[in-house]
Amino acid sequence: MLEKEKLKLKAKFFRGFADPTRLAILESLRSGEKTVTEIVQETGQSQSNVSNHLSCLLECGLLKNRRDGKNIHYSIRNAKVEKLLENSDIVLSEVYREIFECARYEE
Amino acid sequence: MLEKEKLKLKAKFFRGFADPTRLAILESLRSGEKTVTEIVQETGQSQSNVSNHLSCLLECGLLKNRRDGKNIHYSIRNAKVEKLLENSDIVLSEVYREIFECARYEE
DNA sequence: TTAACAAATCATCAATTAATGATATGATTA
DNA sequence: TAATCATATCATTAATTGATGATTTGTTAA
Repeated sequence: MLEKEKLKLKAKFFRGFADPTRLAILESLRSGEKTVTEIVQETGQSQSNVSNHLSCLLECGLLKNRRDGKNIHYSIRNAKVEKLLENSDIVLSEVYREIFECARYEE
Repeated sequence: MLEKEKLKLKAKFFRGFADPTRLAILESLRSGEKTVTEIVQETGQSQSNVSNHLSCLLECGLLKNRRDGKNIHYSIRNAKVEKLLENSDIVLSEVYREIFECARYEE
């Protein structure tokens, strides 16, 4: 694979984390497996929006899921993804002010 | 700060990594400090585009810079940011196929 | 086998953002 | 101080994407 393609892929990977709703989902799942309904309640987002982002996170390999009757339970794929979230918290705590003041992105 | 605001901020943080050009810059700087001209050459992107993304990465605290005569040298802010890049490489290597096949994002 | 519940999919709309080309700023050297 | 080199900024354009509401699929229980 070309270097250029690798970079696109890596960007795609990070984009999984680069949205408030997806992060809310990931944060919500850091305390353990949850159903879609529970995630909808916790995040306060619409069902369809949560579902969209769940598909996204699932497809990109950050989450896994399992059916249990009518419910589908989602959880963080593995310890390495959790580790990455912890790790990014550490870096984020260092650059908090800069990010806060950065006017480049609004959302 | 509200939980919602924190998530927006965190998303903003990850967005720094969520673009191929910005990643190309970050990758290029993993081997050490470089001038804008050098980064332009390495990435093959236009000067203005590189400059825009450099400002972005700088503002968000992922890079630092210093002037040296006519040149401005950019480098990765600190070891923790480097560590995060390494860490994400590890996770990425695990979810490579999923991301590759994920049709949600095109770029 | 129908009703109710849980979740996914689809089309549409609005907003965001990356890239481009042109121009401006700042530093050095002739 | 004029010319050149290095970088930043600006306005515009095109493409991407997140949110919404409606609909569909799938599962269980009445």
